[in-house]
Amino acid sequence: MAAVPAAARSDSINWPSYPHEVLATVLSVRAGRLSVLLWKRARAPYRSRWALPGGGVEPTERLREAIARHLATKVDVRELAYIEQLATHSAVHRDPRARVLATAYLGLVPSDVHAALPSDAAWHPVDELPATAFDHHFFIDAAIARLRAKLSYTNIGFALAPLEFTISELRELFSAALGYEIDPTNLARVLTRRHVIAATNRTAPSGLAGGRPAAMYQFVSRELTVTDPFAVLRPPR
Amino acid sequence: MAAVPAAARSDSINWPSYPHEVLATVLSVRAGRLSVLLWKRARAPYRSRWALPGGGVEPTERLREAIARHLATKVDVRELAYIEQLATHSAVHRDPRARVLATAYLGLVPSDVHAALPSDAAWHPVDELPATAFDHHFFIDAAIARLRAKLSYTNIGFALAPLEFTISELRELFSAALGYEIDPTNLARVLTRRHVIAATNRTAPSGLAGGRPAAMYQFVSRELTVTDPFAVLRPPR
DNA sequence: CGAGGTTTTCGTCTGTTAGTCGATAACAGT
DNA sequence: ACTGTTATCGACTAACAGACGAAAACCTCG
Repeated sequence: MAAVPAAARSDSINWPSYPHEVLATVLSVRAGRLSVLLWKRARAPYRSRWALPGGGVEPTERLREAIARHLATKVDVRELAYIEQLATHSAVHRDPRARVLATAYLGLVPSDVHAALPSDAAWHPVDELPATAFDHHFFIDAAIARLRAKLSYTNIGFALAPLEFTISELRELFSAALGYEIDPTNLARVLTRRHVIAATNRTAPSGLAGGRPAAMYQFVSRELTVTDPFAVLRPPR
Repeated sequence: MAAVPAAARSDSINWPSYPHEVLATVLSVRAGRLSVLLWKRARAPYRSRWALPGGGVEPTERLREAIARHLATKVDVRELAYIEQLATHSAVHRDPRARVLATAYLGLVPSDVHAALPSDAAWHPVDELPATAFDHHFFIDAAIARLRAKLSYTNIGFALAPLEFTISELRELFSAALGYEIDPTNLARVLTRRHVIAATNRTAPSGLAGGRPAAMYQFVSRELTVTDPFAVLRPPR
């Protein structure tokens, strides 16, 4: 990385500086339940409490690069299907040791990715969260809320689902993520009409107890796209 | 503010520190056009370019307090009807002098608030923006996008409109903010059904050229509320 | 190979929401 | 009163979503 010339650097910015940390709220549906990836702290403060993975920011890396680095080393998750910045918290005593600003990211892992986790990391269902360290539960709440909202008006489901899936599997994923049951018929119809998912011409291997084999679907795009909201506020077509 | 005991502070956080600045993207409809409040830089770098108001963060204040302080001093806007955090940028050379992290906020000012501005600040219509300093135009783009999205599925319009208004006035505000024309009949009907706005029993003074006097409306709530998105993904009622 | 069980998918009905547009209401001025 | 003007209402149409029963496509077992 090219260093900034010292002449330019030594100029006129005399604002206070703060250590800055990045945190990752990684969500995924594990065993049919929406879960968050937590890491057990080995040292004080909050020793042996569960915390979001993360850490400091090196002088030459951006926040997003920093969170990718921490996720790759501390916790073995390299295959995030989606990541976006969530929020930056600045409460003065959020870390009892010193003032640290924290920027959290929301990451999503497909339900069929089962990377090996280190022994001090584990998935925790969000409806049975243990006590967490620092202010991390605020980030977790915000991440869940944002995921649920975006499931409704974007195609963000692609980051929770395998590349190919049946409507039943998708229904389970959505129900787990949203926290309530939804109807598989309507789910397929609505997401198809919105061009969010499309049927492949393949069919799932027939299940254990027989039954009609399910058609396989895939997400049309794996980039985040937003469906038009309500119509009054939509430009004429 | 109670100081952290030195013993606790001198511990184990050896991450790099960075100056942190807060920036405000204040939007409002001025003279029928969506505009952003900019401040003309007096010093290098980007001397005499337009920039978002903002500045450093004091050791005992949170980011939101810092941006409020900067807005109150640098630029005379104390009556933001709404403010929310937008994003944190971290490009290494976004400031040529040194690495500075920046957290931007989105602020909204009602169209009937006409606070006096200092001579080095001005409203700029967003469709005729001048060249801006640093990476500020990224924040402006993000602010506009977020406002437009939230106009569709929240009641955030309360922060752009006067306390009481006619449907025509509201239609002009929405059209200016969204960038396209909308139908006043539908606007009234949809926002009323969603319980976002409600008619008062007052009526506007009749206009210059005659015509039926318009009914006055107000926003039901001036706290941000989100309307339910699409129905498949909505819990049963 | 056919009957019964299981799972998925299709089709239809109904209610809600939104876009369009013409008709009507309520004013000012002449 | 008549006209011009602005605002509001009402009716029609289209699109979308929730519900649910019927049909399709597979299995296993007798």
